[in-house]
Amino acid sequence: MNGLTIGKVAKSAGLGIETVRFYEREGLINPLARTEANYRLYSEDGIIRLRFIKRAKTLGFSLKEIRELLLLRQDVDATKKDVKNQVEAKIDDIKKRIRDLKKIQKTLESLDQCCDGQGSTEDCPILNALEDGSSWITEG
Amino acid sequence: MNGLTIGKVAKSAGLGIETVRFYEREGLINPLARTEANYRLYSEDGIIRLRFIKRAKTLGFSLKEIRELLLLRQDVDATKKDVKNQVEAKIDDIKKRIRDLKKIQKTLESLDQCCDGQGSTEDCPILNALEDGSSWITEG
DNA sequence: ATTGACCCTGTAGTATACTTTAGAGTTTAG
DNA sequence: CTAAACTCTAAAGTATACTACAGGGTCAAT
Repeated sequence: MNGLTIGKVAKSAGLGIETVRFYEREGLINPLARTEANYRLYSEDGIIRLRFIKRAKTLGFSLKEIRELLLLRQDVDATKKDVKNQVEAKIDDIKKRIRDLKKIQKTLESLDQCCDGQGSTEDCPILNALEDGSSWITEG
Repeated sequence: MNGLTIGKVAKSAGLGIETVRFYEREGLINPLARTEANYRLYSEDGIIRLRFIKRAKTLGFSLKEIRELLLLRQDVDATKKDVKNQVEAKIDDIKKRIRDLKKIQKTLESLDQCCDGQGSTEDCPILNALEDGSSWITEG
């Protein structure tokens, strides 16, 4: 049997077998062939592809975005600029998420600072702020 | 009929009716009473509670965490310190998410910078980096 | 020949936070 | 009085990314 079975590629890529089959259902990877017993067969490229997916995921790309990236990778008409655009869109996306989180952090910190942490939750400034919207920093 | 129907509280809180019912299933809110026709009835407190939930959500609290916050709000034995602890845990959580996103941002930016954006995706440094793991910044 | 490790399909479950739908009863305005 | 607007329950659907399970076939070693 020449070619790698799903267990081999999964292990080499650091993924579970079920995950690889899931990625196949999601259109991210396909086996090169099947054995007579219907076993999936992959080449080394399968491992590379799976690692690609895994790395892209650690960079915050969704499976849908990774599918697009993989298409660019195969498309002879695709340009480096196309890839660069995807990466830059993701950078902007991440910058926005950081900005949003920082705003939340600031609000939480000022909420935190307005409470001395003494006594019961009656008249807790944090809870009050959540209730009545006073000292509401995030809006606006 | 004295008391507010679900449509009124939902609108006042800026939520959909289905969302309010969903929050009820999730144990975040309960109507004060039911009419003979089984309609939910709320008081002004219902609106306050729903707004509390909505604000806590904008601050990144999950429904599970909000449930805990609401319990603290009602628990006579709960202290301000308990609330403060929740807020500080969330601040730490958010700080970590920001750190993680910044790491990703840096990796993406250096990936972006290593590509001139000229020509086809053959030998695209970004795709290559995703494939072979070279110039991999995030790990470590 | 048999056991254990591996593979197959298809379906369902997990977590989060809703939204939608179906089918039915109730209230209110004209 | 009727039609619109509102409400009810229960179940299913959405999106994301898996994970687990049932019930079966296959392969390699002993």
